[in-house]
Amino acid sequence: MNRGEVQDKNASRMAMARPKSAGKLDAVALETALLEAWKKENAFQQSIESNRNGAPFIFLEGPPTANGKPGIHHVVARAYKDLVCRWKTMEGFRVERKGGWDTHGLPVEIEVQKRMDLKSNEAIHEFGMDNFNQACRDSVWTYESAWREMTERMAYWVDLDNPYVTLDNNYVESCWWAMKQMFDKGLLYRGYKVLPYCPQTGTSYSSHEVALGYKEVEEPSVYVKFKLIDDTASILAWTTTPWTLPGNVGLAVGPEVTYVRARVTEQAENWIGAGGASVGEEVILAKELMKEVMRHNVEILEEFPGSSLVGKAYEPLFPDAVPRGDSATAWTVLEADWVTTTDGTGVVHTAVMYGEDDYNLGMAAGLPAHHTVGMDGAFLTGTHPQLDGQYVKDCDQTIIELLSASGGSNGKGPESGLLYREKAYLHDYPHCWRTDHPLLYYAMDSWFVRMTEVKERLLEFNSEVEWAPDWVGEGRFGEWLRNVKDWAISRERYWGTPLPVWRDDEGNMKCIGSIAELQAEVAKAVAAGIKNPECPDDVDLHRPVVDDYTLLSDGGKPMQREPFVMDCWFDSGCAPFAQWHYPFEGNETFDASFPVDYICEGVDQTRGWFYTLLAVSTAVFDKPAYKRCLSLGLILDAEGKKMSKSKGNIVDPWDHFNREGADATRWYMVTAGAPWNPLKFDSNGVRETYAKMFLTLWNIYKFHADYAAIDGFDPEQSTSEIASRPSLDRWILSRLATTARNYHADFKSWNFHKACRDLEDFIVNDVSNWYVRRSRRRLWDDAETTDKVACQHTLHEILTTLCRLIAPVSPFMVDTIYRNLTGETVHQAAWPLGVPGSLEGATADHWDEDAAAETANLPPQDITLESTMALVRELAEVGRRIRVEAGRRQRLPCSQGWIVSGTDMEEFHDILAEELNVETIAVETDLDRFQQIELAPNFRALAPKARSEVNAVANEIKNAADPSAMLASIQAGTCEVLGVKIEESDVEVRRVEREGFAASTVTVGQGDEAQQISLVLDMNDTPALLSKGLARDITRRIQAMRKDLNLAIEATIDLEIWTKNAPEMFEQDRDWIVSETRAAATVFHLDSESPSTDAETFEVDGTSVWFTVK
RNA sequence: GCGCGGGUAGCUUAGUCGGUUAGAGCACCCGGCUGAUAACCGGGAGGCCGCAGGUUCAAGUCCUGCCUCGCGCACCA
Repeated sequence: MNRGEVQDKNASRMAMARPKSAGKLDAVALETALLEAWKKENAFQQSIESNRNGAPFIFLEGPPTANGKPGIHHVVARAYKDLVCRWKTMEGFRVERKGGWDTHGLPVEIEVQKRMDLKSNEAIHEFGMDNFNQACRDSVWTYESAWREMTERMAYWVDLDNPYVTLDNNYVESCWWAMKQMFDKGLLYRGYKVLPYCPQTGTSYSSHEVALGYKEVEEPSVYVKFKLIDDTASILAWTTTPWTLPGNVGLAVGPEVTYVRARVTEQAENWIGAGGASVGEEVILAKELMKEVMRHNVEILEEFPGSSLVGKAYEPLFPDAVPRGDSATAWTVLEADWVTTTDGTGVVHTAVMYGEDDYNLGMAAGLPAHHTVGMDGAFLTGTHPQLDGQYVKDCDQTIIELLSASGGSNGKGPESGLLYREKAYLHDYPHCWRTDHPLLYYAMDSWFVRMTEVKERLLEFNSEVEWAPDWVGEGRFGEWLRNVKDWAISRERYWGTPLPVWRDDEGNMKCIGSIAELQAEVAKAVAAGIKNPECPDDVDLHRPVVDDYTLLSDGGKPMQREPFVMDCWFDSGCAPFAQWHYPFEGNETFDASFPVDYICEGVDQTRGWFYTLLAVSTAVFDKPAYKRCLSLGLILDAEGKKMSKSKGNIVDPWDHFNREGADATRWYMVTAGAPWNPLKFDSNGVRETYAKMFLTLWNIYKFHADYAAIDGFDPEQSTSEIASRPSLDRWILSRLATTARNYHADFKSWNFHKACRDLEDFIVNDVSNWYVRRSRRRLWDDAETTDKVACQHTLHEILTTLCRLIAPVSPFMVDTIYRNLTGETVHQAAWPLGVPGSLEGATADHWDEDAAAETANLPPQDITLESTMALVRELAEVGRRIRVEAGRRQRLPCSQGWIVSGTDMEEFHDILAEELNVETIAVETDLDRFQQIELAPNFRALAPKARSEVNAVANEIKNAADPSAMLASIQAGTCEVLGVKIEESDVEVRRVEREGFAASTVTVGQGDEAQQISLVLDMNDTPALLSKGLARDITRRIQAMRKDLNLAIEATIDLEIWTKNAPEMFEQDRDWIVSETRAAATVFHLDSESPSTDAETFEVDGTSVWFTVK
């Protein structure tokens, strides 16, 4: 900012210190105008700059992918991110907020494949990997502008001009560096493992992706007979995946489990489905499961432990499918201690390549490891003529038929076939989270990060994180970590960070950690005579470019890159350092900002970003990645269903931005429930928030600003000692201080919803409905009275404090208000409760509490005054209730009201007289005149004394014939009920009005603070009262007319009034009507109807009135 | 199946350490009030506090089991 601008700013500040009057509220126009102003002023950067010397508070943005349209659920997460960052900024911290974009990965590829009609990996190769990846690179930004617009419109302040982008070469290079750290530590390894695999996308998934796609499905499960060689019997085994049967090479039994040999004794009735057995056929299965499995009547021939079955050989189901090789154990019974009898037959069909346990067992026992299914999910040629080339999930029926044929699929089974039974089976099965196809467990090459190795560190670091809510950290996330598996990090895909590992055919490997290293290695290879493309400084670190480099192993052999890209979750997990291109650049920045102070995302990121951040930081730095994590609940639609693209129930944030505005939308989100609870997004709730919270706030402001403008009020040109202001002012300021303190305390404990609900209640109830309503007339005075000035200062203080409290949550309207009242933006204002971030030596975690408190700026609290006012307000309500019951209209005054209360509220008698519409208020000290006593037992005190008699004792107290006498004896210490001595603390004295009075009694406060107050109203009429009452009714009607006619407040009118059956109207009351309604010329006609047909008319308590206003 | 979090009025929800008659808001009905307000105030109607059992003088609150919704984990044959 240059000197000229500074001067401009000062000039405008001077001009703006005197509020302009506020117009009618148009929230959307207000917000869009502010967006312009912010942009012009560079307000976001300025808000950070103004804290240049403040302690840093480090926020890390979880990068969204911009290849989908943003919905309201994204707004919620951004609202909470923004809220905390703004709040901390106001506390004096320097809160840098770098944006980020997640740009790699399967979702992008799928999108492009769909759009370009590339149905398979072959199609992609045909299209060209370079073309394909270019298309992905472009596709990533499809919705970037939509995201940007949403982000700006909702006023999420984040730097989108300098974001980190996971596809950037710098970013990728940092990821490579991280990979190499893990490689060097021995945490990265290549393995052949059974992984959930999707043949459609041609990729395997890590456990956190698999978790996204569990679906309940019904599939055919089959009981299959494995015909023993050298034995008449068959072993029964069960499987839910018939497609794995051709790959069967073993059977596993539990060595301790008891098995039986059973013989079918008669044919089964009512057989359903395929399969069966002949009389005399023998089967072997676990004894425990025999009843459940066998549909035939059988006799048990023999019982034996599983161990005695081990080693027995059986006929392969599909003899051609798997070559025996040199395996001695193929198609024999093996033992495995994990075999249970919870379902199936107690015998586990083992297909080495298609189950994790199977694979491990097969490797240990020396079974042949041979695929029967290709990477495309189809049976390999040679498996069986009827199966070859077919997609495995389509073959269930064919396999069932093959097995059922006489002699079975191998022709060596019993005449009844090799299928014993089929049974529909309902279970949860993992499906591809992108394509919805069932995943196949499939043995394949893959790269892993040895997370199991650092499990203890993960748990330790996790316990250091401040989680909100804590149970996500301890429970959900903790549980995940306790069961941590090695991270399958490679993907057989194209668009992602390439795995920077090169390997020769002997298995020698090199992991490349930077471009420089790559260049050096390429040069080395070229020197050894290996042809290589150029490797410039800006080499694109993507496929296929990096695939084309052939490096040289230490053994002098050519090495090719392992043809994988990395799980894109690894990319985002590298964000804390890769966003700075660490360690190639930004080392200082990184060192000063790691681990980060705050992250905030949806709870669905528990296994996603929350995990990968910690996983990477632990594996690479042996440090945690973040100190605080706010885990947000899911956003549901109005019906309680999860919002998702596929369901089409996503709410468009613009619906609300363009109607109620971003302020109301954000405030609604925060007040609707605890951040971690699921939020049922209710459009109606946003409207309600607008009407209640923001309209009210605006009108409070308008009330103040309009008169401040008329009077030329300038808070710096006059003073008003708080101590000398009227009690109403001291009360609202005390309430303000109390509310602000609670607000801040709730913020600190992440209870933003509580904070904001209470603040809203304060604004609507205390400020608008009481303070402003009671103060309206104070500002009508044209003279510069001390009372008016006090009120204006009070309003100024309330509003400026409220603006600062609300600003982090809903930043628009409060900035408009604050600017008009102070000439400055609220977004550089100090938090009313202190600015710890600006203190010497402060950090985001530690600061001098006392010093911070000294920077706080709140009026004094007066708790007694607050509770007295609560009584006064209660009495005003009681008065209305009494009138309703007595059928006396509010505008007809009562001559007297009596208050019966232990509290002195003398100073509020004026207010009360007006509220109650009584001529005089009297304090009645003789409580018994209107009231009688009732005694209520205090269970908490009584229970320990009276024990099981407590109810009997309580009843005696409650139903005492003469409560006053009992109270007297209690006070005298002589009261005993059913042998229990009753003391004052054992009872609660309640005062109830005596019957026959227009009176009511209420209890205010709770516990020890509780007290009863009563109000009695004199219902007798006098001519003076009737006159006054009528005058008020007439005035009110005329005022309504003025409003209908849209008259200016100062405008005068010509008034003519006719009355019939009216009580006498006193001079002073007629004058009152004239002055209240600003009537210049007034004519009263008593006891006559109006001749004018356009006169307004009404009736009240038998009196008819006509009037005209001109 | 295991874990976590819910289930309170038609809807959204508060309910502290177990304590007297379970509070609000929206919507609905009646009445009142109002020259800031799509506001406000009084009243009405609307509650098997998911179900069952237990502990207790006393349970929306604590314990057990079950039902149900959401989320997470997970197993395989």
